[in-house]
Amino acid sequence: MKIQELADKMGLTIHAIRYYEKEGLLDERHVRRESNNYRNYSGEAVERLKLIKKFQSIGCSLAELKEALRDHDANAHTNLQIIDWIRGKKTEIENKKKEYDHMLDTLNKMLEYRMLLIEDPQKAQEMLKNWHAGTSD
Amino acid sequence: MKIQELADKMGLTIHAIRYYEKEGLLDERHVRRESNNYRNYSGEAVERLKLIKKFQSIGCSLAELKEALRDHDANAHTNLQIIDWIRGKKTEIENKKKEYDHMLDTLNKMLEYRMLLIEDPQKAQEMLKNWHAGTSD
DNA sequence: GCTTGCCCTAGAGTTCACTTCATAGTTTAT
DNA sequence: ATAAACTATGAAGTGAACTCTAGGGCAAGC
Repeated sequence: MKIQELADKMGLTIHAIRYYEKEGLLDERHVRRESNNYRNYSGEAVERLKLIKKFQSIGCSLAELKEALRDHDANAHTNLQIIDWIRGKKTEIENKKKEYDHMLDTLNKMLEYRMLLIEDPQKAQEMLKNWHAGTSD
Repeated sequence: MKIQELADKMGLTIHAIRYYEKEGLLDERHVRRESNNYRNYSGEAVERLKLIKKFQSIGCSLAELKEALRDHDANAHTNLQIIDWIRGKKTEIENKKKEYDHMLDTLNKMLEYRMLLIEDPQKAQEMLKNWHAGTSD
């Protein structure tokens, strides 16, 4: 399979695929060269890219991915280690979610203030005093 | 107030403050030059940077911030327009949270599979068949 | 008057995951 | 034979929000 065909099949650009190779995410099991130097991809390449996409979908950087794939290839981890890793990843993402929750809290307070400003400007003033540093004004 | 003093007070680097100025987030109300060309910051600069931090804390890019501050300075929006803007921002952040929720779903499935692999490898195999494409192996 | 420690500018470097570009060789169709 | 369509390489560009560097000018203490 040539590069454009693989790209179409996987919904990637040929540039991205070459980039993954350059970054060491693909090796000779996935891609070899024809006599004209064109890349020729095996069926394993498709599976590899699926795996790459899955890791990306759970918030892995390519650097992490590279490590994870290396360990995957080497069968380097026990099931329990993998469970730990998954839990760590979950915590990481839950923390990012918490940041967004904090943003939402702030936005909700801003909204509350703005709504109050319509209904009861005096109470809104009081709210400002308690909270300090309004969003605007 | 000189730049380092302001930086310490605000928990920013002097580079960041100069960067904000270059990006047009600070103007002559906030910073002027002494005869030796050193920047001299007013009390308004502190308030300005607080405002900048607040906008950043609700997920605003500097570009958005610049626009928001310009409008804020010009008193360009009604309360209702601001309410709309806040609601838009909330939706934006809620959508980002949903992406993380999707990641967590995936991670939870991976975890479930890995736990089952300990308790009942056969059931785990079935799970793989239904889901297709395990995390490793 | 010398060192230390601020301050200035302009510009390059950082990170990430690509994309885009320039240049060139290969294959396929007409 | 030639043009269109594919492939290759290496390097530069993208965006965001800074950080860091180089090369210099002021300021304060001894």
